[in-house]
Amino acid sequence: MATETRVRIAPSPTGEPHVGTAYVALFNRAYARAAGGKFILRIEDTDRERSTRESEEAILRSLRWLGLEWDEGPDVGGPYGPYRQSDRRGLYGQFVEELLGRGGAFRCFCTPDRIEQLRERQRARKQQPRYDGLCRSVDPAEARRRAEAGEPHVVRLEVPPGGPTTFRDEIRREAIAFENAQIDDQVLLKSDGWPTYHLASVVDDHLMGITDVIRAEEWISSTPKHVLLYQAFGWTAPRFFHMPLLRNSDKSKISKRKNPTSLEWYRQQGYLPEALVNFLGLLGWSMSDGREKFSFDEMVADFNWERVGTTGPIFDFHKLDWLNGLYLRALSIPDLRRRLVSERCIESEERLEAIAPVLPLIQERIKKLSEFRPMADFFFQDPRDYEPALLVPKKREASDVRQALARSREVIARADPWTWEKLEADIRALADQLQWKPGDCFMPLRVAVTGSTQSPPLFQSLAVVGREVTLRRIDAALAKLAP
RNA sequence: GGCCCCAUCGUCUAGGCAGGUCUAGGACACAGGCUUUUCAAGCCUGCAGCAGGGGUUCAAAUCCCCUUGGGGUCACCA
Repeated sequence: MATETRVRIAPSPTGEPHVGTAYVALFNRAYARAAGGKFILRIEDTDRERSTRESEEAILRSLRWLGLEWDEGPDVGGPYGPYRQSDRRGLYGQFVEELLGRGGAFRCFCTPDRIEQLRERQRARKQQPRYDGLCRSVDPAEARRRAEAGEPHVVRLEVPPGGPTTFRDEIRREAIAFENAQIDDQVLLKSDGWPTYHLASVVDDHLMGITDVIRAEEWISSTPKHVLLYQAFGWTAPRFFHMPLLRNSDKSKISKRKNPTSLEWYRQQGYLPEALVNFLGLLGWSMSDGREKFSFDEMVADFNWERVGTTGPIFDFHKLDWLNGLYLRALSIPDLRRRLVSERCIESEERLEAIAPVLPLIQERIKKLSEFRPMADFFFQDPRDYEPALLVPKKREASDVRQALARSREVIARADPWTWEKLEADIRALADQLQWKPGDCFMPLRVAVTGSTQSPPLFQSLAVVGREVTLRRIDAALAKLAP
């Protein structure tokens, strides 16, 4: 029996939950599900300066919001815990010792000052900044004594001299080779006693039985260091999959400065989680039948690494908005109401009750939940000061509009029954009398009641707004048109 | 700059690994039209691409090489 597929996502809790994390999580989870394996969430908080619990919680919350749940993780536990590296702190020491014993690493007593000067010299000579191997020559027993005497030091990877280090990238379906001379003696254990990412992730991936490492392309250049570690430990390395990097519109790696990257921002903007997941699935991947709207489960059913691409896709908001609109319009009204309330686009379902007849009309006019409030605002309060000129259709005189609007007011005051059909019929009849195009009669009313030339269908809106409020707003408009 | 990755319409992509059926298909965006009560939605039409050069071959978007372009990475951050 083949070993169970185990994949993981290993975010660092040092900031806002990143859209790139969700992207990589999506492919990890999709593959795990397709392979009948497990998807693990591990928190990589070995950077004691920058890691925060708030950030960790936000990451978990955002991934859950997207429905990208994990089988094992810091909050749900699992057989390979703990799943937070700070809780695994005690584990790494023995592996460092083992590495030291096997000659895969060495203690380095160089001061940060010396390292910095070294690098400056190298840069000045246009050489690659990298460790010069000075402490490799310190006798191991001597090094141990100095370390035990409390001398500050780090532990570095001892990159073997000469020869290449290679690994296969499963997305490119090709080997990638790096000359060892090209690889730096990476710090594995920091002077504060904490492991760096490189050590901790290799040790944890091994301990957690990770079979496939699916991560972003930016990790390719540090993969040989990881491969060297597996070799030094005598462990079998996992398979490596390097996903293309999400890009800003200028093709650079997606970044906060040029593009919104926080998953919380997407949520606040009113993107639906299933739409965002679908959109992410469209980047670097395609369904075998070309479908563009698909659920996570459908993606899993069709999942195949051969369909994952290598080109870094630009994060295209136009397409995301289009997809989101598709999902938004497909929502049932009860579902839409729930989401509007839960995403705080409206105070309560009761307030939505009042505008129930127009909710479907608004639904088909918004692409994001956040657009609901601006569009529906006029149902709840009188329009703010709009330009009086908006009341006057092209090729009409303000004075004529004023008269027409006054006549409309009379019609509306008398309309019976108070239904949108009756209102429409009456106003159309008025337009006929006036020998105006119906639209020219509608627009002043629209602006008077909604404060805008763009709104949900007029008569349904009037019916919901109510007679009293409609008349009040018409009066306000007439005042604006007064000579 | 060294190393590494990538390269089909403006954008996301299909096709490429198993060359011919590709005068390169779809979607978003954009433009025009239909519909129409504004705005949307919907429907129709249009615009637009194999980065360049060599090679292999009867035949190359597809395989190989070079160039160019873009990106990543060179931390006691991940």
